[in-house]
Amino acid sequence: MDKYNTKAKEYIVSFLENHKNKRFSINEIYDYIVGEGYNVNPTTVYRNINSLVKDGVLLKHQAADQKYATYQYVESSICLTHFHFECIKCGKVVHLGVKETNDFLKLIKNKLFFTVEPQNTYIRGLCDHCKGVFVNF
Amino acid sequence: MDKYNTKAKEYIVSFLENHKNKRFSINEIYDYIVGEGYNVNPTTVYRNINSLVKDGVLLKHQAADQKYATYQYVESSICLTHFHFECIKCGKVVHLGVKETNDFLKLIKNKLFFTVEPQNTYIRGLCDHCKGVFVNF
DNA sequence: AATTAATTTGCAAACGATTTGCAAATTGGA
DNA sequence: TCCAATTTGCAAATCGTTTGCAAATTAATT
Repeated sequence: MDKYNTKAKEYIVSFLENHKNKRFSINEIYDYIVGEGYNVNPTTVYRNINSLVKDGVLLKHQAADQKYATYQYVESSICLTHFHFECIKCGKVVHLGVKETNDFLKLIKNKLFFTVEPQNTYIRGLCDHCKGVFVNF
Repeated sequence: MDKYNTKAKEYIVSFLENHKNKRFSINEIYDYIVGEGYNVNPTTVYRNINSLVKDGVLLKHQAADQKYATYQYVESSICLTHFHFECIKCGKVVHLGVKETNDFLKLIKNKLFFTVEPQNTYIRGLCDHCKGVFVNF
């Protein structure tokens, strides 16, 4: 965990905290901070983000079709118990119920020699909002 | 689709075809080809891989914790109908049955405004082999 | 409020995976 | 065999990200 509180870190965390379940690139985060009137250096954003990822505050995500990483705020501990929906366009995540998750695990229990990690399992598709916007890539 | 058949492409495709459900970095593929005695240039590997990805022959994968992309052979058309298991360590993929997939979709149908894409949906965990090998990253 | 050590920042340069430009080599059809 | 289209090799460029280091900031202690 970082030792000192700094403006840069406050901006980063509060921005991503207020946009849970969405992913942002370093540039988007940088632009936001500068847009707020605080003149931060990109390197500082990189360094803070990296330490927040290491601390488990942020999740790093890297899509195969984009050349830069994106980051999002996560509270992960509860997620051990259930699957997730994830919009492949905007990254929105919806947590599935524990009951449905377990029902599904029962369905396939004797099918496979796999130790399933629900926190890493994403049912993927398009959310309501992105359904209309999506363009194939 | 590429127009001409070349040694480089043959090596790449046959290698990945013979190791379905595993992912390899450009370097690993390059090393394999050179190891076979064919002296290819890394750039040529990059170019061929890219065109194979564009053609849909290979799938590009980029993990957040590694700085280079990996690639694997896929036959995807059938995959529209079912979910998948994916080992988060070695990338091994197992195709789930259409029946179980549909049963699960029924379970959650009235839960969410989501258009699910089974071909993009991976139940994640550790396969039998990696269960013992895994180290957290 | 001044002192101090630890941490963070800015800047420029380095890094490293991937891409690009171009001339030479290879491919496959005529 | 000839030729146009495509692919290759090489070196250089690109671009997101990291690093080194001196200067600035933080927060605890007087």
